[in-house]
Amino acid sequence: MTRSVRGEHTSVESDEQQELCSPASRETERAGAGAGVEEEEEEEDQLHHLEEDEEEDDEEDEEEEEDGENKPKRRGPKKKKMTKARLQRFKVRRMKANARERNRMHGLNDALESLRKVVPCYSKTQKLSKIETLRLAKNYIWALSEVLRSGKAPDLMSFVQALCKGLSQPTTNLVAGCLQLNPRTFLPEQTPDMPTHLPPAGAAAYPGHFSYQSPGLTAGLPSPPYGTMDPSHIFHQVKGQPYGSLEPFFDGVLVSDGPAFDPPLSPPLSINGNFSSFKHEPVAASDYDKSFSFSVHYGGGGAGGHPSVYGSGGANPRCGELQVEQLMGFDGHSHHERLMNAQLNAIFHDS
DNA sequence: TAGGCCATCTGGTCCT
DNA sequence: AGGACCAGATGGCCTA
Repeated sequence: MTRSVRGEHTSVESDEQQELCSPASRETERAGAGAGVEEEEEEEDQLHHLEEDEEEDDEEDEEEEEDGENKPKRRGPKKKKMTKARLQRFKVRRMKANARERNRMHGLNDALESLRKVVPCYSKTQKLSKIETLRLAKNYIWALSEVLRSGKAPDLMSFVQALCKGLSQPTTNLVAGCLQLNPRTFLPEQTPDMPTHLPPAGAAAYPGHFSYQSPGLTAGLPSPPYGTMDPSHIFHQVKGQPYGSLEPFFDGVLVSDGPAFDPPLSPPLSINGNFSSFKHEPVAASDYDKSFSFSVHYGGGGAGGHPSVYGSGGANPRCGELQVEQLMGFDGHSHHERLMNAQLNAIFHDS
């Protein structure tokens, strides 16, 4: 599910946690994931104080143990008494572990955020959830590798279908939004007896259709709301905005009205430079005739796109071709990626 | 209000 | 022993 970005999360600890954790650490928690330097310093101070206390208590501890030697030894595993010192040590250990765990999770979230930026349909305001980011990334990798494997450029619908496999409705809508497509047109019809993620019998209508099924889904994993296309969840486009050059190809595909859509920043998945997403520059009617090909690219790349050399998409003139150089070409990609990009181009231009 | 998502804490396990 | 990793529990926030 896509979620709009909200304020930093706050947390309230359980009674036990409150008992164990210092006020300073609780303050840090209130600051949430974006805890600033001040809070971290406070926590460090707190840890320092606790460690000092610990040293003092160690002496106490030794005294207690000496006292214990005068008593008769008990059998069985020696159960250490939770002395004040041990309690303090425990607290310090836990606080350190908590801090490490927080950092670890922040690192994980940072990595996830990086992933969000390189999968299609990145938006700062309409963030994909973690699970949806991973699903979309998996689909994206699969779709791109399928392009490599087959050596053919897939048609738009197949590509989008592959991207949206197993995704929730909101995410599907988001992807559709990036493409300015109506999700109903590229997702299989839902039938009562068939899992919504499985393509219907007629799904092969698109030439070059990706015969993709999510491993997780084929394994029978629960995925209740994903991939269904309730008309009420259709992607909505900003009222009054032009469709760009998609319009002549996708009559009835594009959605005409709806609440405002918050456009993704980068890399939005768009089709061909002619209708670079969310620029909504009017395209002359004559331009529509120049190209029947589609390409997917990141808006950040800025390139205007050009007609594909791979023809018009065969039997289905509405389903154009994806241009590989624009699948991958957006600012910020590494040298390695550019190299790969060039290799992809070589493959496609040789074929 | 229920459900989804998230951050955090926590204890267990494994590894160095 | 200490750190990394993991999964369960908990509670807050947000949206339909």
